[in-house]
Amino acid sequence: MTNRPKRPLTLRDVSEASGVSEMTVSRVLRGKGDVSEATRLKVQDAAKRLGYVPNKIAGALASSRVNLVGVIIPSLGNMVFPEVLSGISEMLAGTSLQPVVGVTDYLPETEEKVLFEMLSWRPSGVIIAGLEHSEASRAMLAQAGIPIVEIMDVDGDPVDACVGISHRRAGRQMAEAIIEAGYRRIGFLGTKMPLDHRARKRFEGFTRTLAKSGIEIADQEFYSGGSALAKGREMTQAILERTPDLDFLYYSNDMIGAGGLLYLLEKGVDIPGQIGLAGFNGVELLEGLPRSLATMDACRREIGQRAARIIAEAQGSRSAGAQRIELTPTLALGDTLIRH
Amino acid sequence: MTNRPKRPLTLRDVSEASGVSEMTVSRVLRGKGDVSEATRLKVQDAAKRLGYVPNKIAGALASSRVNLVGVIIPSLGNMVFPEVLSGISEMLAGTSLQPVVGVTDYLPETEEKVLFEMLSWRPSGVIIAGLEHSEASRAMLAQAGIPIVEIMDVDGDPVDACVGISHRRAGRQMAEAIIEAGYRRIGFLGTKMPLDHRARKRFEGFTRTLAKSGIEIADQEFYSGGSALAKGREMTQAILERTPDLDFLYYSNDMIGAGGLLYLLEKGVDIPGQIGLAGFNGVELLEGLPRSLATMDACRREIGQRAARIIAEAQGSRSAGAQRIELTPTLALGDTLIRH
DNA sequence: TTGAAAGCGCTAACAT
DNA sequence: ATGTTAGCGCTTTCAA
Repeated sequence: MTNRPKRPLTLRDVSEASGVSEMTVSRVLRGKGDVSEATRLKVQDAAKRLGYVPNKIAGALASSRVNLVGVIIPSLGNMVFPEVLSGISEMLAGTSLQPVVGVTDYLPETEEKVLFEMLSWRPSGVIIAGLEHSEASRAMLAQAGIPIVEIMDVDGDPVDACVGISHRRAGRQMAEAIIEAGYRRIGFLGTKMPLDHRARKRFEGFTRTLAKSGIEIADQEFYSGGSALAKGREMTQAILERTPDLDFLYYSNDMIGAGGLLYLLEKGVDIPGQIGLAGFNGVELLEGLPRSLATMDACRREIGQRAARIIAEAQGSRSAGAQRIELTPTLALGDTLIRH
Repeated sequence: MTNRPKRPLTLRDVSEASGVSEMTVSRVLRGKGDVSEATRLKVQDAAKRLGYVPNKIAGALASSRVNLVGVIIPSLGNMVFPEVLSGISEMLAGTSLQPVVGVTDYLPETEEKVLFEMLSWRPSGVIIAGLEHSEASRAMLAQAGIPIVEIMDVDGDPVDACVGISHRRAGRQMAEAIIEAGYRRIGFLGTKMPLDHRARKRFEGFTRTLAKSGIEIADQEFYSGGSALAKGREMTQAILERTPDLDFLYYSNDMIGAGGLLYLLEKGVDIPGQIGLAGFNGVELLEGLPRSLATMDACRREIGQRAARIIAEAQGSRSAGAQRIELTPTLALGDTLIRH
């Protein structure tokens, strides 16, 4: 094993160690240009022996090519974005592109900072959650001169391309299913997050559709922080104590829905006879519950894949071609949303 | 709003637009050096008007300072690493450092690639999960000349610093608690992951401790892939059909433990009278379960914080000073591990 | 197939 | 307080 070097190795070190010019060493290490087998071996040997790691900073500056894709998401704390991420990595795996993740915590100012930071590394593209951004963020995205894909949502004006589902439509569809199943006294349980625009849009689509049938939300309950499963329990208890005659509970995500389900089952409530339930997201977790919760999948992995593909295909261009891809979530009625 | 530029803006553009030298523009934008209030305003105004985003690539090359911390973890798919990450971001938030995440999928070759890729960006430090790495990875870490913190585990030889818990000890403690509670026919349920060294160490610590009391694992069951909650159910059913007289089930993670718990409760099994249960991790999810599962927290967030702090404090040095920080997980007996 | 020169966009170090 | 000069470590371009 070689000693700890006092400074990082450079191409020049490899050049000297192998007796080959820097330029040719560079060619070998990048696998570009014609290099004789003999020199290739000399160089590779020297590089490996020294433990040379190329300096991408210098490479990127010289070539003005950065094989990074900025991915900006609100959170890693629920299963939804990690799944989007794995769709992205999966699709990018075949290319020379690498995802770099930034998290905004649903805060526009943080998003602005993270975006600025990302763009200052001159990535080859940006994938960013949502269509709602601050003025400054939109300006940065528009000016960046690289392909931009806004994901998760299609209800709005993308800067460039977008891939997602319509959350308004998702809310509408769920409302239709609930009405059709005969439920009438409907409660809504969600997060206290004015900045979660997708949850808001689902809620809007939901209530508007109910309104068309002359139904108003009978009660609502919101939470923030804490274990979603536990919160689901608490909220369910609270809303039912306040409004005992509810016959349906629509949860803004599966996790709180699962908490509610567990709570009601313990209480011996007849589900879906007495009370029907539905969540949102189609998380894998649900498969292990005593009953399968009605839900609607958000096409998370596919969104990641499509977004990544768009970026990969737009390589070199200055935009993603303003594509707009709307995916169709499928409604799963499970065991908790059945005609009664 | 300005038009889409044909090429990214440079310092020079700001310099020309503001009538101030590039150097002074650079000073203003970095907030370094003495600049008069008047010029500062001129420059900031010009930069904002143009929508200038500095080029960190060039800056990093010139200053040989990269405010990035590479974070290499096996997965984002369970709650454990996201929590470590948020500990890291939290701690780094006050500094100029930014985490950049790479995921290995528990594969040593992938780890090697991700690490190489990270190091080629010359980060200011690396936080990497686990103490087991390929020869090549260890060599890269050792040669990198930057602070390295290996996290999660302390049972082994760190390259530089490490922060984590002893998984062997965790396994031992759980075994002791189980024995002390009077359980004797013990089954183990885990992941089919030879490369998850921490799970392996817990298992070793567990079985050895049982052995000292003359107890052998009565049966075991392993899974891979799929919904952990659902797998927990299936495995529990399988192991109990095969070995009905088990009086304790030790799960390698809380998620499968939760699945097992739900399954057994449905079956009407007396817990913890007839069968005791325990998991591992202390995930927040557990708070919403009908009974709280015995578990042991892995100090995830704190590990992230401490690791990040070590990197932050070692800024500029060539190593993290070979610190070795062992955190102490606390055992939570919950409702499923009680003397009987 | 290989090499030499120029320069990517910024900042350190040194003027002024 | 501000400007000038010389690189950072690579890759592009052009020559041999």
